[in-house]
Amino acid sequence: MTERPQSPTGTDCRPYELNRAMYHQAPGLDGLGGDFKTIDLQGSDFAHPKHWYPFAAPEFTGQVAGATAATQPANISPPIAETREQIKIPAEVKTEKDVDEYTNEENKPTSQYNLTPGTSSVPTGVNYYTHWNPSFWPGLSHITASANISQAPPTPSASSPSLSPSPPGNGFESPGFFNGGSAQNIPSGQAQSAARSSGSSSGGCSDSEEEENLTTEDLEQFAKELKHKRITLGFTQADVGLALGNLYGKMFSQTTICRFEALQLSFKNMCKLKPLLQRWLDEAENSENPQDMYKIERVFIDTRKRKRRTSLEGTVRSALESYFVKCPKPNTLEITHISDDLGLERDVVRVWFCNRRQKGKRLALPFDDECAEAQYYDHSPPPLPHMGGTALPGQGYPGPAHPGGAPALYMPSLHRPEVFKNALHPGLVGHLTS
DNA sequence: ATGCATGAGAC
DNA sequence: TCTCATGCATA
Repeated sequence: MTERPQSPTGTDCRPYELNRAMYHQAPGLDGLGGDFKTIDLQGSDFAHPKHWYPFAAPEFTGQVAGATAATQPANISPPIAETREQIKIPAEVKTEKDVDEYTNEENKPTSQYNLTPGTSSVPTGVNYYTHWNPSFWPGLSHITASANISQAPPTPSASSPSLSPSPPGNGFESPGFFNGGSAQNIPSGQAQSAARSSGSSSGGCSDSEEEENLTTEDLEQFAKELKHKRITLGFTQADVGLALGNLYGKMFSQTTICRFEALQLSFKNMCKLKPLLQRWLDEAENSENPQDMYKIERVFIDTRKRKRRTSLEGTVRSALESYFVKCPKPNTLEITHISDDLGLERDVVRVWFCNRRQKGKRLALPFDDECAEAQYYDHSPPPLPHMGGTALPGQGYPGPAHPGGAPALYMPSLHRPEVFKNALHPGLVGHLTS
């Protein structure tokens, strides 16, 4: 019920809990005055990395840092004081598990991994990284329709690791796929160069030897083709991600493959992943035993402890959305006020806004036109968050870059209108702006 | 499929 | 302290 994790030992003050306590004691939050600044945590506050990981977990082999971002706009936020005065939503936050479980999590294996201490050949506290759940299949039914796929999914054995023709232990007998099956054996510079960010921030993808000048159409078509063929070949998205690890030493999650297929990654990221997936697809199509492609050494180990995911109630989300409408980039103080008003942890609010911006950007930016980023961050006057329509007039993001620029965007439903379903709450917003 | 979270790198 | 890439966990 509570969103406040307890320190396992009581003395083990993780920065997270410490900050939580501190900013809950913050006086004069409504004052916006210097009193608050004295307790503002700034350099040592919530924004610090959360050391949820008691061990320096080895990343999976071949892990390559992700692409880096382009330059960011200044954080200039319109005032939100009236917003927090008008939104008073009780904290309805919960986490997915009991606090007790959380506080003792260091002693508990992550259930997802089915770790069985004593029976595993790996040390205690070590988890297999695995996404072998065949239950991914049901979720693909609607994809079939959208991707014009008429074939029924192939035999479950193709996607079910447990039914894999051969156990993981001998999975390296397929020379076409395995090259040793680990990071050290990335066949060419391709994977690494592709996994490396080019640093180019404008749509261009030129860092991969295989990268053409990819267009939106190219990517869309490839994503569709990938999905189609993947399903035809009997792979789940998770399988593909694992197979990439097998091929390149850089595996990806089901999430990433899913987002690739759904074109929910940035253009640059799509460009980066496309060659890898292209190659996987080629391999899969030409293989006599494509199942072997994901028969990799699943010895990826991750002992990291992750903060339990906060589950925000609908009303809280609505309130956050309303805040976001008014101020997509709240500063530290504003985050504090929002968190205080909503009874959320500051870090939860901060992360929520980060994710919300990221999501909004995905949606707002035409896939092939990252120039729209300028619009996204266009500095137009503080918005009037009347949200009756689809576009939000005046929903400009703070930013001095394009003073006379085009109207700013606010999460137009370019790709998936359903994302609006929970985004806007006219009643709340109306209340805010009344 | 997606919400919340993490961590690297940039500013 | 942000963006971005990415993933765990869950709806």
